[in-house]
Amino acid sequence: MSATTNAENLRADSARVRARMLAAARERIAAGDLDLPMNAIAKAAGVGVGTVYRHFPTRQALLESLAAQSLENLVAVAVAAAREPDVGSGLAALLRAGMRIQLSDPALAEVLSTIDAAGDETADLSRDLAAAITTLLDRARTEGAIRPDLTADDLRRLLCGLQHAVRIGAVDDADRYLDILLAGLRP
Amino acid sequence: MSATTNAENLRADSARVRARMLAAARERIAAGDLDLPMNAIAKAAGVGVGTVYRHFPTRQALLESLAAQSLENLVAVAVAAAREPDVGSGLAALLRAGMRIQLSDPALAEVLSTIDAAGDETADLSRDLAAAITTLLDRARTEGAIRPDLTADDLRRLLCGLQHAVRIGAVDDADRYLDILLAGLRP
DNA sequence: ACCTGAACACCGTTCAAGT
DNA sequence: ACCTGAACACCGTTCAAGT
Repeated sequence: MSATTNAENLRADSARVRARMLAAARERIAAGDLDLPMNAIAKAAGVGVGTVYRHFPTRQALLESLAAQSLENLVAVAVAAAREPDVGSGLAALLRAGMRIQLSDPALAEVLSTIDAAGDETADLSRDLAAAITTLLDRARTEGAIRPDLTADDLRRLLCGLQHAVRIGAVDDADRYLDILLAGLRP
Repeated sequence: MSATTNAENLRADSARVRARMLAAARERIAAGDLDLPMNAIAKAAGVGVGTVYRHFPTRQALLESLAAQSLENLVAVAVAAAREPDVGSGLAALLRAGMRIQLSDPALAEVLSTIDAAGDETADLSRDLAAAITTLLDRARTEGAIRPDLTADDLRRLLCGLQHAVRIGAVDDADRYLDILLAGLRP
C-alpha cells in the first residue's frame, strides 16, 4: 500500500478514536457531570490517557469540541434571525433558541460564558455569532426597537445569565424569564 | 480549674481554629480560586485535615460559612427595602445591593445559586430573605409596579443570573444590566 | 472529647518506551 | 508519526491512634 493510503488510514483511525473519546465525554455530561476527568475518558474510550491529551490539550479544548455542533446551530439561528423581516420576531427567536440550545447542551453553556478563552475554531464561530447579532441589533436600533447602547456582547452575556437563572431552578420558567429580558431590552 | 473552664477553653480554642480555617479559605478565594481543597486549607491553617472535616463536613458547608456574613447583610438590605416607602426605590436598592454583595463575595454568589442544598443556618437566612422579598413584591404588585406573576424565588434566580452575566465580562456593566432587569420586571 | 496525619483511592499531567 | 500507560504530584475522605 502507498504512503497516502497509510496516512488516510491513520487519519481515519484517529478520527474514530476522537469520536470515541467525545462519545465517552458526552456520556458523562449526559449523566449530569461536567467534570470530564481525562483518565476516566481515556479508560471509557479504550485509549491511553496520552491520546486524550494529544487530541484535547486542555479541558477547555475538549469542552469546545463537545460544544462545536451546538455553537454552529446557534450561529445559523442568529444568521437567520438577522435576515428576518420582523426584527422583533428575529430577536425573540434568537433568544429562545439560545436558551434552548444551552439548556440541551451544558458544554455550550460553559463555552458561551468563557468565549474569551476560546481556541481558533471556537473563536471563528464566536466572531460569526457576534457579527450576526450585531447586524440584528443594528436593524433593531434603527427601528427604535431596543435600547441604543446594547451590544452583541451584552446580548450574549445576558443570555448566559438568563440560562443560569433558569438552570438553578425549574426549566419551565425559561419562557417567562425570556419574556422579562425581552421587555427589559426595549428602549 | 473547673470543668466549665475547661469546656470554655475548648470552645475558645475551637473557635480560634475555626477562624483560622475560614481565613485560609478566604485567602484562596481572594486569590481567585473557588476550589477550596480541604488538604490545602488544613495545611494553611496548621491543623489536621480531619479537623477541617469536623468543622465543615462538606465543601458546601464551608462555602456557607464563608458566605454567612454576606448573606446576613443581604437579608438586612431586603428587610429595609420591604419597609421603604417608595416601593420602586426599595426594589432597585435590593437588586443593586444583591449585585454588589455577590460581586464582592464569590462564595455568596455560589451559595445564593444553590440555596436549595443549604444547611440549617443558611436555610434560615434564606427563609428570612424570601419573606422580606415577598413582602416587597406584594406591595409592588398592589401598586401595579411589577409583573403580577413574579415570585421571591424568581427575583433571587434572576439576580443570580444577572451576576453571572456581569462576572463573565466587565464588572462596570453591572448598573446597565440592573437597569435592563428592572425595566423587564415592570408589568 | 477532640485532634492528628497516615493511608487509600482517584485525577491531572508528563514522558520514556513501544509500535 | 502516533500511542501506551507507568510515574509522580496532588486532592478527597476515612479512621486508627494519640492527647
